[in-house]
Amino acid sequence: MTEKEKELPPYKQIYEILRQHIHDEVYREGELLPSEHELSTIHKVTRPTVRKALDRLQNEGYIAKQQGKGSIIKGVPKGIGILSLRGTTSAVGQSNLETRIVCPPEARAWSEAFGFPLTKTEQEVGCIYFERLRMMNGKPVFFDITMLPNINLPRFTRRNLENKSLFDILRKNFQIEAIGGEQNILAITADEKLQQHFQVTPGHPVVQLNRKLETTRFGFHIYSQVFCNTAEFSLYGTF
Amino acid sequence: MTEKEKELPPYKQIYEILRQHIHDEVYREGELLPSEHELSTIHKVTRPTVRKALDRLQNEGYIAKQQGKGSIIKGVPKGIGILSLRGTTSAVGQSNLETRIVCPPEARAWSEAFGFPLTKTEQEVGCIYFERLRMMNGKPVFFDITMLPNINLPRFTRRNLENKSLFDILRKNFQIEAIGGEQNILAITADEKLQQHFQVTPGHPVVQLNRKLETTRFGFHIYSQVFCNTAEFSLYGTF
DNA sequence: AACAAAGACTTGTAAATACAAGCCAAAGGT
DNA sequence: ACCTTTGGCTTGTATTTACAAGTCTTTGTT
Repeated sequence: MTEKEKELPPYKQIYEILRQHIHDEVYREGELLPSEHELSTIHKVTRPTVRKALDRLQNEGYIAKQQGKGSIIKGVPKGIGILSLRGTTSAVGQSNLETRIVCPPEARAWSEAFGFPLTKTEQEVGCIYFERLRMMNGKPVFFDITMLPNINLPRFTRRNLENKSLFDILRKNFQIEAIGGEQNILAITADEKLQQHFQVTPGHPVVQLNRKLETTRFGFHIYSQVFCNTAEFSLYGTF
Repeated sequence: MTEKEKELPPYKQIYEILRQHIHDEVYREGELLPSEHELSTIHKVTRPTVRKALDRLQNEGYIAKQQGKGSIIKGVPKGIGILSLRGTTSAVGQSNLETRIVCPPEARAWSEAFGFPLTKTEQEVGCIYFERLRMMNGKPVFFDITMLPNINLPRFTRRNLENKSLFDILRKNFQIEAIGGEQNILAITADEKLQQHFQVTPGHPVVQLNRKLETTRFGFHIYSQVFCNTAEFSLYGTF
């Protein structure tokens, strides 16, 4: 019995479409989105459904709504930095970010994750483990290790993580979204592995983040360890 | 003619009530909120209205909803760690934190602040400058430099900053509160000054934060540069 | 005792409808 | 030419209804 891949509910589909269009500048910054009424006829849903999609876009900063006028496009939100729940991809802007898979997704056993304790269930199912190297303008900036519980994610290990946000995949294909989490930040000097990846000399300072993310799926956490070479790019964020 | 105070729409009223109750621990962490149906009969509104209020609480982290179960109370969201607007004091907990003034508040000229550009006004009035060293259990952990515009803060330079949060002073004495800001984070190796303060060897990795905070007083920004020795204590935060 | 099914809850999604409130331009009067 | 008003658009709020989907207990069967 194969896992049925769920179809996204209409309001999420509309959200994804509009989000993509803003990203691709089909709708450009400063312009107005089609009115809620128009969108509802276009996508053959009712206004409340359209509004749900728009609420989300507004919440994330893609648009600003103004009563009596319309939905003003603000563009792709930038600089939510390490606070971003969408991961480092959107944190630095996808413009010149390339991703190289250092270690492709594979199932593993685990007993803890970057200092965060695991539940019994998490330990039992094991994890999916992968390592990626992100580069800005060809220069390696992030090296990250991600671990997530190996449950109920059909074909996940075969999905292409190159230049795609893990969070986009989880959201679109599995309806899993990060809703919060905890992290700690520290400074270390690059070990041999990091020296190789970042192509730096011994003693080079690196920012290390250990994160545990809560998601919309109860009990499903995403653990990641991110190393940043902040020599040329620093981690920027607003709050 | 006095300004007519608009009444909050029902869904916002419910939001405020529930928020207050969570804050006052009428509803306690881990417990379940009354069901949407119950809340709707209690407050004499329909379920969609209640849901709007709950959506907001969920968005802000007060509750987590789970289909089929209910709305789990998560408590008052604990800021965003080192991104907390309450400053480093609450970031690590005040338990064993001592403060030593390395350089007492004094008026200075400035033309920029840790990479953040200044407005003309800010440049003209100059700044108040001070340096502090924070210690956990006697060991130096934070070294921070703070700069703020030298306007309209009577007797500020004479105030005692030892073991007191700058933010408390600003809030209580001048009704100024931080409402947001931006920062960047990077890893460096300790220079001579930091080596002395932290009592570490050359090459020791240190986290550096440059922050600009917006406040409730328009045009009044707080600039600070924080160095953290994360050898023993890492920067922890939830979001 | 162990397992399976049913039922009663919960939240999630969607439609159809109604009116309020804000913005703006066009029409009309001065 | 200027100002005011009107009407038509926009988003904001709320109700009512309906069903889907997830959780958990209770019941019934094996």
